[in-house]
Order: sequence, then structure tokens, then C-alpha cells
Amino acid sequence: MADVARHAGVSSQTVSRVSNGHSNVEELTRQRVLASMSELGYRPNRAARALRSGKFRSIGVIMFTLSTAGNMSTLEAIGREAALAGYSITLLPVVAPTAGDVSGAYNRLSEQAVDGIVIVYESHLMEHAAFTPPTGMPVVVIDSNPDVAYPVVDTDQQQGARAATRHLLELGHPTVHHVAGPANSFSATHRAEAWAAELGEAGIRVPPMLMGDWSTDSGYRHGLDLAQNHDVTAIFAANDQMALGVMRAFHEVGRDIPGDVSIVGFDDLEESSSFWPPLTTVHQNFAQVGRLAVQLLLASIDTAEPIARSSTLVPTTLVVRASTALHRATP
Amino acid sequence: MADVARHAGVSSQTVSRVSNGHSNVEELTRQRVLASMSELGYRPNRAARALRSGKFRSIGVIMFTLSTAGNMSTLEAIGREAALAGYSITLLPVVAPTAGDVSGAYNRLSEQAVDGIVIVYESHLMEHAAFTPPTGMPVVVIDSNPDVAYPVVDTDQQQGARAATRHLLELGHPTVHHVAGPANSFSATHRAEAWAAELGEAGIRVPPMLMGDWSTDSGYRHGLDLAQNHDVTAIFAANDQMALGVMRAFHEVGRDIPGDVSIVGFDDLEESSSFWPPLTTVHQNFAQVGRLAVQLLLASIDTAEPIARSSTLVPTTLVVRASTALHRATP
DNA sequence: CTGGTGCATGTTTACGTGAACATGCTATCG
DNA sequence: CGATAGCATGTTCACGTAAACATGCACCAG
Repeated sequence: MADVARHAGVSSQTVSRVSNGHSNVEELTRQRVLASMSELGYRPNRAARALRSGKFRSIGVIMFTLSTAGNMSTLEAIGREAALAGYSITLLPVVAPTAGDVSGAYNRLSEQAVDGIVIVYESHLMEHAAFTPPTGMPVVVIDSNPDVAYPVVDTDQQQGARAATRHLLELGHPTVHHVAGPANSFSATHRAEAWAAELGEAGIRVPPMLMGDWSTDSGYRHGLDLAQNHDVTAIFAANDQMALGVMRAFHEVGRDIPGDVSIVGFDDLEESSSFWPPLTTVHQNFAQVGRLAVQLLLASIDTAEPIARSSTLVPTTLVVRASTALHRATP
Repeated sequence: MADVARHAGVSSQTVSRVSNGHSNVEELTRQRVLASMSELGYRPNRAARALRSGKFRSIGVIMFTLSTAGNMSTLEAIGREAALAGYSITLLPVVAPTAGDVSGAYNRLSEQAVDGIVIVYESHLMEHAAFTPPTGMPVVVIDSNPDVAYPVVDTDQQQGARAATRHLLELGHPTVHHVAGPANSFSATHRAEAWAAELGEAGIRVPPMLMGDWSTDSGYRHGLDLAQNHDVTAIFAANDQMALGVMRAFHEVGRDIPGDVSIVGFDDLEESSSFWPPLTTVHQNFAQVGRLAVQLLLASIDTAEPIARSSTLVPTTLVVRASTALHRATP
């Protein structure tokens, strides 16, 4: 900066003013400074800026894994929204979801150069992590667990799961079977609860729940079991990948979808509309979730006020495709 | 830091030494300082550290989009490898792939607090971006275009596409049709070239190529065309999503896979093994690509020496599943 | 017993920036 | 015509850290 100032024949403070777009600089001087800047290839030093201002213009994101479609879409939305406000994203993937590792990640993150943190919880494991973000550091959580000490934004899991279940009941199916996500996931738990509640309210006995781990393989394994039982005519899988696995199992044993069995997923992956048959599923608005989380966070960063503990639920949409059909009473 | 020093009755320099794990501090003093640190809730200030040391311990990643499975896996691998070395990832997603936007992203990135940059090119668009990374800033590119001024790491597209094509020829198919990726993608171009070359070397006339845009929908549209033509018995799609779209089209018109037509994809998504039928595809080792890129980058950061212009190709593996079968001569 | 050696610790300083305050010039008004 | 306001620009300083150098003490060899 000093070099630029010397080169342009001004003080370094004037260079700073030009660099930050302050108004009280004469146009001629501004031009001269800008010329010197580009001639000398001047780049403002982020570290010094951050040190002086106390702001890094970056948002930290902590996620268990990037390899689920939902997390990816969320991350993209977070990044987009942050970019609009001139913030970048600092990413700290937690490699192995062990308690020790998580707290390690947290600790590292808490020292990171970020102005705020978005945490995408995915399981109860995160709860027990010894995480103490620096005092005054804004935090927003994307998760289904309302018992968090921070504001929460999430998809309305209950509403989505109820819509899926109701759709199948309305097609005349006597009951709906559920392939759930893992026990340590709040989303999975909420979806399963809503499924059971919807059945209960319709006066239907709740069939035993099958628990998977979100993977297509786990869906496939449970699908093979379900396909044995010819009383099964409607299945709600807690995500599209497991729904895909279930469909594969039914294909293999030669039972027709949706002729013999109707299947609904959850997520609405880009591919889901091209599965065979195209999958009826619950569309999650990941973009909206990410956007809201960042907006909440940025508001808190700007005002320097702590965010009120709140819970925002983003509604889902049921997308009806070809994997569900009216129940055909078997003779 | 001064507070900690006062509280522990030492100088701030000693606190700094403890904080950085230097060896020449007496054990007793170290304990005292550590106690004071945790009592006062001391957190080292990254900005000041970066300002003093000139290192941010962060790697910048620039990507067009996060929403392709490949980019996501690559990003995850980059993050993992960086984390092992104590580096975090600063992400700058390019929202809209317009020329203006790209250069904006670049410029912003070049001012970011990063020690090095990994660029994941995805199309020719990136070429024209006016990108001048700060002098001395290490850059590694993940792309198929060797004409870049930086070291390049990528999947061996040619080898993979040749393996896919050869596999179909070895099954006895008279020729192989190709649903390619978009023209502005180097990977797509290389895959298409390799497909044509493999056919050419086998003395087979190269059928017209169908160009998609990576999406399942584009695969579906081309699939509907291909399904009309009963001479088509083998299709190589440039990615799994388009392969999925093609399969959907063939299902819809009632042509059997792999009985009537064999299909091969490229990528090996997690879901591909559960498609119906499970998809034969070319497995890309995204993790290895990301890992190598980071290793190259970190080596350059550590030694402060520019990276030699180089080109590293990571081999693929053909995963044979149920979507391909021996050619059945139609009577 | 003395000069030197090695180690723990303290003191000084600079990294690049921008807020706060200071300066000096010009325009305006009573 | 002089006082004063307003604006462009300059000067000083502190943000938190760690390298470089300085100090002081204990121990050891000659």
C-alpha cells in the first residue's frame, strides 16, 4: 500500500480510501491511485484488513459429509447466498463421525477466520461434541432438533412425511410400510414419527418399521424382505436413494411398480424423475433452507446482535410421478 | 494474549511459544500458561497470525457448480486431504457461468485469504476469464485441458471411454452409439474422441454422435430417438445421469436392457448400482484426483517453489453390472 | 575460580490496514 | 473583507501475533 501511495504521490490513507470506495476523494486523485494500483499489481491484504476491522467476510460451514444430495444442495445455496453479500464459505468437513473427531473439527473451526457459523447437523453424534464457539460468534443450525441453543432452520419433515403417507392412503392402500433412516438422525426420526402419526390418525395399525441407513443398499435389503410379503402394497422410504433400492428389489423379484406396489421417496433428487418408474417423492427445498440460514446469520453479523432462538420450517411439496397408483384389490 | 500473559505472570512471547507448541518452554510454565488460557477463554486470532506469518492455512477452491456428483466427491476429497495437513477450504462457487461472473469470482478469490488455489474447470468458458492470481500464488487445475498454464490433475478420460467402448465391442455389438456431454466440456470432448478413436481402430464406421448436457433429461430425449432405431444395440453415455435417462426411454418404449440394448455410463455414482438394471459404468476415482491436486498444491506452498507444469492422469476402472450383455443377433 | 555455553524467558519491533484526529485550502456569508 | 464552514488529504496510532534480538541464570571445563 505504501508503494502505491508513493507511486501516486499521495498518502497511504488516501489509497485506503480509494480501495474502500469512500466518497471523499477527488476524482482526479482517485484515477491516479487506481492507475498506480493496477500498475504495481496491488492486492489488499485480507489478513491485515481482518485484523483491523475484526471481520473476515467469511462464513464457516460444518457438515458431516458432503456426499448426500441434500447437503450438497444446501451447501450450494449457502454459498450462493453468502456470495451475494460478498462473503465466502470456509468449509470444514468432518471426516469420520466419531465423537473425538467431531470435537476436533469444532475446535479447529472455532479458531477459524469466520464471522459466523452454519452447522448442518445430521445425527445425534453432534450433540455430544464439546463445542464452544467463541463468545459472540453467531451460529445457525440446520437440523430437525429444536433442542439446540441456536436458531434452527429446517425442512418441515413432519409435513412432508405426512403428505407422503396420506397420498398413499388416499390411493386406497390399506396401510403404508416405512423404510426409515438411521436412528441417530433427527430427520429420520421425525419422518418416521409423522408416518406413524398419520396412520394412527386414520385408525390404521402401524406396521413394523424397517430401519435403513440412507443408502441404496439398505433400501435394497429391506426391499427384498418387503417383496416377500404380498400384503405389502404401499411403501414410503425416508429418502430417494432407499426408495431406489426398494424398487430394485421389487424389479428383481418381478413385482410390478406401481401395479403391485406403490412407492414414495423423500428428497426429489435430480435423477428421481428418471428412475424406472419415475419416483413419486417429497420435494425438499434445500435452496430455501440454505438461504434462510445465511440470511439469519448475516443479519446477526451485521447488527452484532445475538440471534433470537427460533425455529423456521420450510415446507415441502409432494411430487406425484409414476411410482404410485390406485390400490388394486388382489383377489 | 496480553491478558493471558498477565494472568499467568509471563510475557506475551511465552504465551505465543506455548500456543505454537515450541519446545523451549519449561513444563511448569507451560502448564501455568495453558491454565490461564482456558480460564480466560483465550483464542488465537487468525487474522493477526496470518498477518504476521503470511500464511492463512486455507486452500481456495473454485468450481462452477457443486451439484454434480463428481465435483462433490472431488470437493470432499480436497477437504479431507487439506484437513489432514491442517488446512481448511475456502469455497467460492461461481453462481452463473457467464464470462462476467466468472472473472468476478476469480477476482474476488484472488483477494481471498488463501495460500493456494485449486480450480475445477468444467468448460471452455473458464478459459476466457481474466484471471491473474497473485504472483507466487500456487495454482493446480483439475481438468482435461492440458493447455493450461498450471499443473493439471484429472481422470484419464480417454482410457475410461476407450474401456467402455471396447467392452461393448467385445460383447459382439456391431457398433456403439454415443450420447456425449456438452461441447464446452473438455471431459465430454475427450470421451467422445476416445470413443470415436476406439471404433475407428476397430475398423468400424463411427455413427453420428448425440450431444446432451449431462442431465438425465437430455439423456432421455436422445434415448427416445435411439429407441426408434432397431439397429441400435449398444450405447455409451458420457455420464451415469444421461445413461439413466436413456434407460428410462428404452423402458418406456418396451425395449429390454440388456436383452435388446446394452448401455454403459461414466462416473459410477453411488446410485448406479441400484438403477434398473444396475448400470455398467466407468468408475472415476474422484477421491484420488482431489488428493493428488492438494498434495501438489501443499508441496508448492511448503517449499514456496512454483509447481512444475505437469499433467497427472488418474486411471478409471470399468465396473461391469447388468446393463450390458452379449449381442443377440436379431433375425 | 573464571570464562563460556546453553537454555528459559523478556523486550522490541514490524506485518498492512483503517479509524480518529489534524491540517490546509477554498468557498461563502454577514 | 474577515470569519467560518466544508472538504480533500495527511499523520498518528493500534489491532494481535511472532521473529529477532536481549537478558539473566545455572552449570561446566580448564
